[in-house]
Order: sequence, then C-alpha cells, then structure tokens
Amino acid sequence: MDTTEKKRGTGRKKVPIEKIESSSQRYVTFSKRRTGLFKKASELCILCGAEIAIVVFSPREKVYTFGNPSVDSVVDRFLNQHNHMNALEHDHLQQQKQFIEVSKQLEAEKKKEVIIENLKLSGWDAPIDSLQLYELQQMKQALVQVKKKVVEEFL
Amino acid sequence: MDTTEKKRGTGRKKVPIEKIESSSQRYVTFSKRRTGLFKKASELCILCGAEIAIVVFSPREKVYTFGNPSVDSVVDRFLNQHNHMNALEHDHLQQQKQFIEVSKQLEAEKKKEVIIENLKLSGWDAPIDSLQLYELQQMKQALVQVKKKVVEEFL
DNA sequence: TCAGCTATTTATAAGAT
DNA sequence: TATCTTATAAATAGCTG
Repeated sequence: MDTTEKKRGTGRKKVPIEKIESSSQRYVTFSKRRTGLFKKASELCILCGAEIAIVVFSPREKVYTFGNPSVDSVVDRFLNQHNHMNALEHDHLQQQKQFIEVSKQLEAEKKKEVIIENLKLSGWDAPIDSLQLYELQQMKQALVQVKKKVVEEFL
Repeated sequence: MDTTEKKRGTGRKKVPIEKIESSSQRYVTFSKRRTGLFKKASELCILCGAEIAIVVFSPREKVYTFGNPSVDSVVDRFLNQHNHMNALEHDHLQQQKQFIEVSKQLEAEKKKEVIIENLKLSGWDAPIDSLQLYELQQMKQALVQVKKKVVEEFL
C-alpha cells in the first residue's frame, strides 16, 4: 500500500467552455463526454421512466445515437404529437386519401367491365356488316341474355 | 465568516440506479437531471463542435427538447444520411407504387367505360323483347356506328 | 413545484501506459 | 488512439423556504 511515491501534480483542471482547438484533444474529450452524456441519459430513463432519443454528430461527421425505448419510436412520437407534421407525413396522408379515392373508382369501373365481357361472349365481336336476318335474331337472343345478366348483376 | 453553526447532516447520498417509486421525488429528480443532461449536451457542442438533438418525454408525458443547431436539422440529417429508411418512408414508397399501379388500371378501365356510354346512346337501353325486324335493323345501324366509334377510339 | 444550500458522489482533464 | 489512474471540477440528493 504505502507507495510513498504517489504521482503528484496530476488531476483534473478547470476547462473553459469554448471550442477545443487541438483536434486530437478535441476528439478525446468528445469521446469521454459522449460516453458520459449517454450514461446520464440512461440513468434518467431508469430513475424516472423517461423516454429519450439522442442523436449526436461528432466533429468527424460520424453519428452516434442513444434511444429508450428506441430513437425511432421517440422521434416518431415527437414528430406526431408535436403536431409537427413534417412534409413526409403530410405527403403520406395525402397519398392515402388519393389512394382510397382511386380504389373506389376502380372497383366501380370493374363492375362495368363485366358488361363488356358479356357482350363479347355473346358474339358482339362478329363483323356487323355481314349480319343477316338470322344473325340479327341470334344477336337479339344474345342481347336478351346479356341484358338479363347485366340487370341481375348491377341494377 | 466563521458562523460555527453550519448546517450539518445534509448532503448528497448515493442513489441506486433503479426506478424512483415516490412520484414527487421522481419528478424532482427528473427536473434536476434533465437540466444537467441538457447542460452536458450544450458543453459537448461547444467544446467539440458536435451537432446534437435530444428529445425527452417526461414521466408525465410532457416533451422537452435540446437541439444544436436545431432538433429538426439533426433529426433530418440522421433520417436521411443514415440511409435509415424508417418505417414511414418505407410505407410512403409502397403506397406510391400501389398508387401508380392502380392509376394505370383505372385509366384502362375508363376507356372501356366509353364503350358502355356509346351503347347506351345508341338505344341499347330499349326493351329487347319488343324488338321487331325494323327495330333490329335500326339497332344494327346503331351498332355499326358504335363499333365504328369504338374501333376509331380504341383499336 | 421550484430555487438555494451543503455534503457527497460522479464525471472527467491530465498524464501515464 | 483507447484505457487506466488520480486529483479535482461538477453534478446532484436531501433539506429548507
């Protein structure tokens, strides 16, 4: 124990809160203090049940994050509740509305398409100029069937 | 100076890092530590030139933020650069694809609807059972017209 | 709930490894 | 550059008003 030669003269010194000019020293400080910051955040979460998201860009442009329960959940909650409605979400809702509208139209149109199909099945595709009385009568029968189907299905 | 009656027995005690049960005590701690956290963040920004965003939801659901240069700028930078493609953006793209798909279908369907309209204009709506030869011939003419229109327009 | 006041616990600047 | 050590600067728990 008694190593009389304890190292002397070292120890923390007061540091002014201003930009650290030495880049190596700056990075050491960044690393230490980032660790401390995240630890404090973690303690605050545990002690008080808080939800916290932290995003840090280092002086070297690297990104570090802390999140409880997760960065995303906290950020989303912030963007929403804060009524902050960013452009992305706004577009998103607009598109949802448009999508629903268009889907409804499409459904309506598809019913109509069945009519076309029935007409084709009934021989509507035949060259009309060559129709004779007999064919006209056949066509009448076909139309009767088509109309019946259509009436049953849509009217 | 020498006020011999200094207050005794007070002072910090070690606190275990676990949820504080007393809600009043919890809030006091939250308030103090949140202030400390934001101060640390501020110092880190100044000392090291970092960019930081912090979002905190208190146990009472209130939101507090710290941002340098601003919460928004840091969060945006995070969401974008991190290639993080969050759920929101993902949904957004999915919906865009669906929307384009459905829009194409709708356009196709609308062309077909014109056929229906032409049929109606040509007297297709008349009661078919009462059609006589004359009417059948009229109808033939109508169909010729319809077919011509349809061919011109769609084929 | 929030602001001061200590007595302590923590965080951390320097230096060494 | 990352960690460990040590002395000191800071943060903060428990009180009081």
